[in-house]
Amino acid sequence: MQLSSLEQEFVLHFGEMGSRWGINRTVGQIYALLFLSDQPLNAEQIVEKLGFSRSNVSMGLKELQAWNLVRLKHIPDDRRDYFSAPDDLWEIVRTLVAERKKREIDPTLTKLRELEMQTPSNESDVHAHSKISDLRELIELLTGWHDDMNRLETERLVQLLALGSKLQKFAAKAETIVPFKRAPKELQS
Amino acid sequence: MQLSSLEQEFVLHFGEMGSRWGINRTVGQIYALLFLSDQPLNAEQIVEKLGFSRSNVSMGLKELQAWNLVRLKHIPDDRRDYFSAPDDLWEIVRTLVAERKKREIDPTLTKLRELEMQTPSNESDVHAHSKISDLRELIELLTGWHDDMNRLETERLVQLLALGSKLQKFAAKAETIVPFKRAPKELQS
DNA sequence: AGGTAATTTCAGAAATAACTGAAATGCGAG
DNA sequence: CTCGCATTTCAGTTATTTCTGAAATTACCT
Repeated sequence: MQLSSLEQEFVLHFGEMGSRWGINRTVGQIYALLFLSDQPLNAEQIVEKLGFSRSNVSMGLKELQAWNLVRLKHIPDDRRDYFSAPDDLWEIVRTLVAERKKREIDPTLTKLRELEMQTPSNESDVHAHSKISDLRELIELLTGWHDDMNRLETERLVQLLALGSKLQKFAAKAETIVPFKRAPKELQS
Repeated sequence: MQLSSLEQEFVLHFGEMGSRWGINRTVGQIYALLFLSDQPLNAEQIVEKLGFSRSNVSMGLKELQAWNLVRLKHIPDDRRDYFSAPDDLWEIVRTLVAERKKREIDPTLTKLRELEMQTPSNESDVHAHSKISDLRELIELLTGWHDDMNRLETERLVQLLALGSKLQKFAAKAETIVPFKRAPKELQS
């Protein structure tokens, strides 16, 4: 590892954090390295810097590609593959969110809808049905919101986020102008 | 497992999904069961329904308590512990988000700030520094937004989410009233 | 075609994480 | 304090995931 202590600490930290997510340590470290790096890196360079086996790096890069988190680049007269993280941080965030949604939320939504089709077979199924239905509605609200936000340009999105809860005043106003069919009704404990 | 097929499918699905998160299969299944259940359940009942060992259930419940995802209840003249998931789905979502933030984001923020303190030791550290700084800023924006949203009552929050990107119009307006550093005027429309 | 460098695959090894039963601890009632 | 039940802890086992080196594949060059 010929990394400065700054780089090394960053890389190790994201290795750790990665393993708290579904992502494994190796993949986290590779991504952290690519994120910091000024230029694209090839697999051999990653092996040198991180000390993993060549095949492990290959698998890690494959996984990052499956997540759409890296860009493949080429350098003239060099047939090795070079990889880089997108320069735009927001693009990374968008991709992360979109991919997690695809892997974790969408299949759940499908399953919930499927379960809602089933006829309740007993008393407690009736209750279960209604919980499932509430959950589906909530997820739909959230994913709908995500799709909305995703359509915005980054600048506008940042603007909205920065305003934060200040928006609630406008929301109240908007309600009176363009009344909205209300989404899920909440159960109180 | 004396569960209806509806309940069983739901529980198994969340076991699977749980393992894509940091949460393990057992914990996911226990939570799914509590979520569906009309009444609080004690550990022995969970053992019967899911077929895990008593100690595994105990550990799972402990973990759910550490995540603040379950409520401990008691029934008169019964000294066993009964557990339930909050009835209010939004409370569950808020808890999930808050706990993940606490475990995954906050330590990262601390680490990033710490790394920003270090003096760059070479050329590439200068570049690394600026990437780290960008990342820190972005995370601060997002967590700040999260804190804002968290302060809102559920009804308001749902309202805002339902409006989605429609809010951008109001954001532009808000800009003119309470000008914000970040927002160049060419973004208004 | 043959040669070579880059990358991928994959079976087994190593490392982690999950799960269990048995023993220990906690806790209220008598 | 002792008994009896509920819960937790923990050492050992089992299951899962990650990682490796060797072999296979791909792609490009002459």
